[in-house]
Amino acid sequence: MKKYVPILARTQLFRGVEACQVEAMLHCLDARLCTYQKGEYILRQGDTLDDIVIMVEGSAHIQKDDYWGSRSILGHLEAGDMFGEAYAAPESGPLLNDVVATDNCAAIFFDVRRVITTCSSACVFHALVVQNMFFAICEKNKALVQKLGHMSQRSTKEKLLSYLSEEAKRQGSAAFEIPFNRQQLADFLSVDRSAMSNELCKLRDAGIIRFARNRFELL
Amino acid sequence: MKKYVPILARTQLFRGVEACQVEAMLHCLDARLCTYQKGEYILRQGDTLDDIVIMVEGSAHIQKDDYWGSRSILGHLEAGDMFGEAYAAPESGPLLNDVVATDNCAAIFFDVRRVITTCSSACVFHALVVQNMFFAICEKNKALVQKLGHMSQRSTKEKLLSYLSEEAKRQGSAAFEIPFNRQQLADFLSVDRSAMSNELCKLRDAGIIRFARNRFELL
DNA sequence: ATTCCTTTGTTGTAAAAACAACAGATTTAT
DNA sequence: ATAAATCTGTTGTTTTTACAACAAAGGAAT
Repeated sequence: MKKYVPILARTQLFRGVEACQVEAMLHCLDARLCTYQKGEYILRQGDTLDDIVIMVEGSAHIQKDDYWGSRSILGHLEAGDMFGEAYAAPESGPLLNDVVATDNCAAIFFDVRRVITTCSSACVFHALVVQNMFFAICEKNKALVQKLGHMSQRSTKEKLLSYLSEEAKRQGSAAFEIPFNRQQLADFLSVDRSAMSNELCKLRDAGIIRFARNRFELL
Repeated sequence: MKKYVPILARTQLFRGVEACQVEAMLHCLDARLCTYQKGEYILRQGDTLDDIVIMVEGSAHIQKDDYWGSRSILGHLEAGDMFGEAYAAPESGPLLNDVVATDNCAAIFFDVRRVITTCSSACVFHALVVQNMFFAICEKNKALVQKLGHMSQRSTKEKLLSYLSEEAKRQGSAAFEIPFNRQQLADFLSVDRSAMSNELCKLRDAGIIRFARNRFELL
């Protein structure tokens, strides 16, 4: 666990907390390290969650499969990202999605009650962590609204452009990589893969985008 | 403003705070009452917001219009509902949506910094309000994920059933009212109104639902 | 290097949704 | 009460998407 302290110290949750302080807080927050093989389920729809999870290695998808086997991908997590904040409230009910490892990966679980309840004395930085968590949820909220913005586009082409241009903006460059292959991107945008692939090529032929594999560029 | 104190006391933000205490906190939170005519903009996309807004009368839609005039409705607010929590974080950027009065309505604005910063002495309940706000954002987060669940359905019929069954569950009854007319429901689900109307009638003819105006029943 | 498996692009067909136009019902305004 | 405006359902047409099947390209494993 110790080796992940530098990564934790750079996360949103521990912003402003020195690495040595993070290490000191681990016990106080009941931190537990878990590792997963690619494809393994980290969390399952319907589970109840009393922890906040921070990915410290590898990556994962937040997704849901319906009865007919069609999948929808809600989001993507990589090292440094947090999951489960929204279930911090008591009686927040079971998870609405699965979290599945897309690589071999490692995650640290923190007891949510210990995170949001400032402890008696030791952790001087605890109040800061509570505030960071608060702001993290605000940001996730905005990210969800943006995803809804993509999903509310009426055509596949518009969905693609909406997503790709936001991603370019987010990554601060017209050339960027996305954490999805074609099928995953289709599941993320809730469209058909082949139709989407078709639209991507039309956009390329129209000189609007360039791409190779999961690397895209807006022109 | 005083007349809305009982309503405020029943909101999520002031849960656990007595009405008389709420009244005492109004000044401390820099509460301001604003009223709007039906159709008026309460907030505009691109605005920066340093307040948390609680609707105390009437109702409003959170929505966005694109350049081609097509509208997408993100959500609905009525008396007691809160808006703007997600912009509580500093540097959270401009609003992504408009908020538009769908009735004559009244809203109270609270200075967000005063809400999330517990003040020196007077307000013994302030810490409770901070926690309530935290949980409110968690809940909104879950609501957004559920909306994404509806939007990620591939067909209009599935979107309708996903939304209607969640609404039935949320309202705790197979018979319930929705805060949208047909055009608004279509804008909420990002589908075409006439096609949706058609699907609704097919569902009715198949004996799956009943409806009249904005009153629905699942069979 | 060869084989196997995965990913991506391409095409044709079937199904669904968007669009447009309109009639009847209901509500609102005068 | 009447007229005007809005809302809802219905239909036919056009456009788009989903689906299915397959070939080509790229990577991984042996």
